[in-house]
Amino acid sequence: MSVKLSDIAAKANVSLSTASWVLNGRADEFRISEATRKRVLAVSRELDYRPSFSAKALAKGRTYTIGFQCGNLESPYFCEMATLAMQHAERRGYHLTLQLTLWKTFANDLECLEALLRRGVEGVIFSGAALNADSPLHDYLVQKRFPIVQMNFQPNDLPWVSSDYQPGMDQAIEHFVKTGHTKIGFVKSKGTIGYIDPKEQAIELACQRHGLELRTCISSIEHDEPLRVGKTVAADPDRPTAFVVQSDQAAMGFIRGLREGGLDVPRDMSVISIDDTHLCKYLQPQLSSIAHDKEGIMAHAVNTVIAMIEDKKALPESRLFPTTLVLRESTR
Amino acid sequence: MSVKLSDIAAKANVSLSTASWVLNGRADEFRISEATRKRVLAVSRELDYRPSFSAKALAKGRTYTIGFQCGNLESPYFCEMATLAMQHAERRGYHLTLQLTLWKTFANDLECLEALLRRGVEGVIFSGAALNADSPLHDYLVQKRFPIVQMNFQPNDLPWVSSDYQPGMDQAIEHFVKTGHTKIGFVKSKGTIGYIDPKEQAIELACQRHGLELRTCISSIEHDEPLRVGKTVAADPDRPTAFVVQSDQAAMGFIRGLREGGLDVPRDMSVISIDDTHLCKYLQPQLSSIAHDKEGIMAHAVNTVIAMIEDKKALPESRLFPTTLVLRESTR
DNA sequence: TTGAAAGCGCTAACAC
DNA sequence: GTGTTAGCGCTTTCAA
Repeated sequence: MSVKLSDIAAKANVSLSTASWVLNGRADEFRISEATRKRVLAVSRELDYRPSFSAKALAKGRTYTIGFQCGNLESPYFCEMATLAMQHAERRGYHLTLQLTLWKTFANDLECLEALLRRGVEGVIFSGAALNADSPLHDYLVQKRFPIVQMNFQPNDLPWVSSDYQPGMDQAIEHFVKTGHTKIGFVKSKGTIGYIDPKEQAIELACQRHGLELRTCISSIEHDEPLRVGKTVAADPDRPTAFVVQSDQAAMGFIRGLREGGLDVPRDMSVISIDDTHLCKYLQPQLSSIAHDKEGIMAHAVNTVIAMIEDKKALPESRLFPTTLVLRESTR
Repeated sequence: MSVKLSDIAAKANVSLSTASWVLNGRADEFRISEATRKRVLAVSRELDYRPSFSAKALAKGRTYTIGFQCGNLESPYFCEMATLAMQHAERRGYHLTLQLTLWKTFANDLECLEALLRRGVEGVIFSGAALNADSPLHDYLVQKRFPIVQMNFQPNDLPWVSSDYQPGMDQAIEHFVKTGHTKIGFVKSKGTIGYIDPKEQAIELACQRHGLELRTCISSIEHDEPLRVGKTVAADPDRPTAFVVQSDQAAMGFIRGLREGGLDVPRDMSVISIDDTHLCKYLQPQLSSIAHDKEGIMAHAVNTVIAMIEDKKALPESRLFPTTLVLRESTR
């Protein structure tokens, strides 16, 4: 049905291999005459030839595809990360394929990873904590040295890249202290329950250093839950006067909740979010936020995965990228 | 290197085909004994077998992959659409692969489509206006009846799905009229220059019906451009008192610009955006917005593409889905 | 410089 | 019920 290499070869009067070399730009490597080269190219264009992806992939044993697994695209953080990952992958000749887990269960996360493997990805960038569970899949990956890098979570037997929340968090807490806050709150992600939350660790340490009281609330990222938490906080006369919130997205809901509870940000409550996505500048008030080195993280993640793909014995380097505080209007 | 079907067959003492049948769940179709079935399955699990995607794809001539091409993931609209498309595709046994164009040039858009084809997608859902250009690619697609559906743009020779902006826009303008506005503004997308913008057509018609004056400003979706437009509008004493903005994303910037220009929404200016993404509820003020039937559109798009894939002579039905106005706080 | 032929791993007729 | 075998379309070694 479709035009194939043999059609080109036949019509151009050359062998399959000649056609293949020409079309893969390896003509001079095989010292193919300019005349034949041109002829093959012309025929290919004339017949509107498009090589078969699967045939190529099978013959070369390569798909040049890497998977990016994350929760959803409602989170501007993931959107920005995914976009960066795509650009980096593209630049290196790979295609990035997205796999959304929609944050269901660990089992579902693993099932999503399986789906990625079944689709022939050569490596994966993975968000979530599912790979710490004792699953045969996890063992398979470590033992096969499958090219994978875990994001924002540090298992000890798989390579990872993560933000180092401490510097940004220290700056945040210092800012709170400087502006007279003594009771600090933290809205933590429900998704991190059951394992160590690096954001929580960072704020605990930072508060401890300043001898500050810390109150932790728990909320999922999405929808109305941060909003409810905001309302609850607003209703509490004994509430903290400054909050760090797990993500920009959650902060939007949280602030809305505070407002519905009659509180103004930053007048009655200072808020600092985490992620510093492009949304921050456009919200009212503009969000002060702890920024990741997104570019650095994704470049490293993609490069690490590709290094492992291209050299199976490459030793992946796990890395921490420092965060920094960006002050805007949601803090006074 | 990797475990393959023949390994399973050998270890389980069956032929390749038997192994293949069993592993593809077609055991009873071929009346394979329960004993062998179990044995094959056991061996497969024991060896941690994962079929090769490319081999399967080549042998079946199917990749079960459909492409989704759009501008970027900064736009919450595309994020929501892409997510819906993925879910629908998944449900039908297909995988959706995203291709971002980053809104560069028509030529680049087409190059992105080519990239998708090279990756073996069996169909494409396409955003953008590039396919109207006279390109050999366009001809190739129509003549080969390649399964593609164009989103939010209606070429006459390719199937499409789109929102019908008229009902939502009529409601918006009626609301403006009812609340005493006589001079209406529209922030139009720069991306639509050079072809007919259905959003613009809809607002023009709606204003005309009410004998209203319409002022159109042009802005790209992203970054600071809508903000600049907002500032400019705010500085104009002769400005409209109510605006419809091309998208939620642009509206965020636009409103910010108005505010920087000293205007309050909705006190000094009513704003209605288009898209009604989940952001609207969390902005301050909450955005009134013209809502797409996202679910309907994406279900139709995915189903149409799949229908065309599975039955090459299926006649794709192009459809318009009505929009509706959702009133929130950005209008008075 | 070009061509023949052996795979890549799996599916599905077809034969037994 | 199970096995044999001929592709799927391309790459690449090896020979000419």
